[in-house]
Amino acid sequence: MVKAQLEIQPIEEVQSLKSRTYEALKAAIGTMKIYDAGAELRLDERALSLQFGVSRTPLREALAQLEQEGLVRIAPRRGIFIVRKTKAEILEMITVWAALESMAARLATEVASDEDIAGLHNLVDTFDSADIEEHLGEYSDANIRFHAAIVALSGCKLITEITTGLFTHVRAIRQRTIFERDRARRSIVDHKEIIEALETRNGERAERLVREHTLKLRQHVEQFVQLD
Amino acid sequence: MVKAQLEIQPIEEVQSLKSRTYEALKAAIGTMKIYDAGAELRLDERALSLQFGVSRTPLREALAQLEQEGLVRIAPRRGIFIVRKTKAEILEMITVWAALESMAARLATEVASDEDIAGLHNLVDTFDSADIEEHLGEYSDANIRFHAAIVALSGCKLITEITTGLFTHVRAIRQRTIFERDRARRSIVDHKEIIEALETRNGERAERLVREHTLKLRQHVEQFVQLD
DNA sequence: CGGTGGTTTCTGGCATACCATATAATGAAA
DNA sequence: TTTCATTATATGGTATGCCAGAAACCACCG
Repeated sequence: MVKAQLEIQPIEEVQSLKSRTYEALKAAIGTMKIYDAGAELRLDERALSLQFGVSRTPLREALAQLEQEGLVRIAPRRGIFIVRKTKAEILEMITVWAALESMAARLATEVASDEDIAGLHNLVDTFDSADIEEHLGEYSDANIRFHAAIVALSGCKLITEITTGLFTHVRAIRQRTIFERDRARRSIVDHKEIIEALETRNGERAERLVREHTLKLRQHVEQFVQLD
Repeated sequence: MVKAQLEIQPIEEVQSLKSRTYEALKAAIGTMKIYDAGAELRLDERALSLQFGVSRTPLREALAQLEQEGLVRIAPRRGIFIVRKTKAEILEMITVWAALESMAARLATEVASDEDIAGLHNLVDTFDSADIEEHLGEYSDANIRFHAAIVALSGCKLITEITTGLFTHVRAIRQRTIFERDRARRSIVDHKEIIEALETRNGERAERLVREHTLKLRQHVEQFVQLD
């Protein structure tokens, strides 16, 4: 007997003010060019609570989480400050990223489907090295998504989580880091090699290529990017 | 002209109730055998605020941080629960650990001093494989310290930070994980090889050995440890 | 006896008021 | 004019009270 089925869908889950404030703050900090000179690094609790239209309590809970995550520093009775990462810390983040993404590549050769791996081509083949100079911005995006995709292919949620957390910090640097043309072009070559290693299920090689690729970035930042 | 030097030490820094509560809660959760059947996984805000002798506000901020760290889950109007990691999540943690510690080993071959590397012997040579059965407990400690030491030798604070965070979670599992005798003995062999690779500054080899060593642990947990 | 609807209670979410300390402003003395 | 002590103010820290939602309880009805 066929009954008219009532279409049930989950009630709109209204998140708590705390978590929404957390997200909003995180996004705001991420957008902000905190490495530009003269950027305001101090946050004012009361002002923020007015801006967000919430009381200080959920705001402070959100700030406590951001502090735990390392995005802000709360100085008792002094103020709340957006954390500016030092160059050394940025380099460490890239190092950790290298470690995690290379492991992810290894895992991907074991667990990812052929189709999913093939999907990586979309993020690379589009960019012909001939006209890449004109599309550096787009390439930067695709580059990021390429690496995020490898992490995702590993199926390891923890790696995804940690790299995402790092990305929040590194993104601000990227706004000041325009890739040199040669880097972009060589980057694509590296990516193609990585895809090939994944496709042939060569875990050792995929891991090594990804690690070396990211360590090149580290080298580049260490050598050419000026912070502090 | 030599002056009598006044020994300055930082004023007793009385931390905020929030951070002290955070530490206390973290320690309490760490000590608690949360994987024993029947362990109480629910936390009661008001009860805790009474126990700690603080109001709910700083307590809630501490809980927000622990939630961010993944140690507790806050279900709105439902309760606050200590997070019990699933076996899959434990395996992911070990995987991440493998990635980070192997990178740490590679870095250690580049930056650590000979003396520091030599110091690792203290954590291994003490345990003669002959009588290791009688000292499994001590060995377990030394084992942990050995791995922590390698991480420290890398000089990468971020790796140290992340692995420490993982350790908080993994420790509870260790209370239920008695190493099989063969594992302990083979573990020592591995450790000696790792030290040798570090001493000869063989980064590739050190990295590989550490990774394989930790992935053996992962394999073991996957195969023999029962959770959930 | 079982199920249903209403009511109470328990629990976390949030707002607000007050407190303590750090910093800025002020003014008096040198 | 400068310096230093005093006071005022700003800002984060904490306590408390009330609110809303969820779960437990209970009485009533079939």
